[in-house]
Amino acid sequence: MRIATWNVNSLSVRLPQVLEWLAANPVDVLGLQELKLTDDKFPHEALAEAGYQAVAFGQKTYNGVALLSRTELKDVVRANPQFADEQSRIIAGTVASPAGDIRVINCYFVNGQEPGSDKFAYKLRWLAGLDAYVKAELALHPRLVLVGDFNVAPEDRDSYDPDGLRETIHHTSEERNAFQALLNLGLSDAYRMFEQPEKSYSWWDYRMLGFQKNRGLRIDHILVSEALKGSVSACTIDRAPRKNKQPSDHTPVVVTLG
DNA sequence: ATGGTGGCGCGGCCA
Repeated sequence: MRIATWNVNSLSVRLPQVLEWLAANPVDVLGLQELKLTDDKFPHEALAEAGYQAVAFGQKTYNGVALLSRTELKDVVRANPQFADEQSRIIAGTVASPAGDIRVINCYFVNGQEPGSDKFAYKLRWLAGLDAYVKAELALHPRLVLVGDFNVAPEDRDSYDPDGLRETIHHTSEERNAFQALLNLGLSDAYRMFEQPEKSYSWWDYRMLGFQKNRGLRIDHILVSEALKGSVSACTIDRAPRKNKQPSDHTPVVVTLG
């Protein structure tokens, strides 16, 4: 069972790249973020032809998330029932696996712009709401995976310039504490369960040759619950799509269970 | 501190 996450920064623009990536990487489940389209424009047919059914929680211009799956998604929930939010950022569903059902929560975390801003305050409120939601979901679904664009670089090694960017957005103590609070619920950062190359990132700014200079951040994550931890056999970042023409600024992360 | 690049949608906003 393979589960992946990818912030595509407009599904309309990136659909051909998503289809190409899925053809080469036929994961069982893929969480997408930043669709930037409404549900009536969601490309169900093209994805079905590729072997994926999808559930979407879209929004015009900004945000929007979806779960793609090779098998049926059950008990789909859009948004965080515990946090009133005008922005479409969370979709959850359950997929069957040989060892039992797995609950997948796919999130596009708030960016937060800048510490001290209104958007940063929203980010912290949103993070607290997510914490409460994940805690409740874990009680119902011990076999749980939390994927998405977290917009948090959890540790210094997850940033190309941890000292220069200390306490700036993605790097603040508040954001890192919120990430740690998720781990304290009993979740593990699948990527850090394995030895990984140094300077591994999942996002690079479009500007200033960010990717070419590997000036990136590891802000896209896959967290697995205690009950699933023992079955995780690999977790990788696939940098290849970042080299495409017209790439997303993010690249996929993939976890293998079993 | 500013500006740099990209998407949306056609003037800024958001990342």
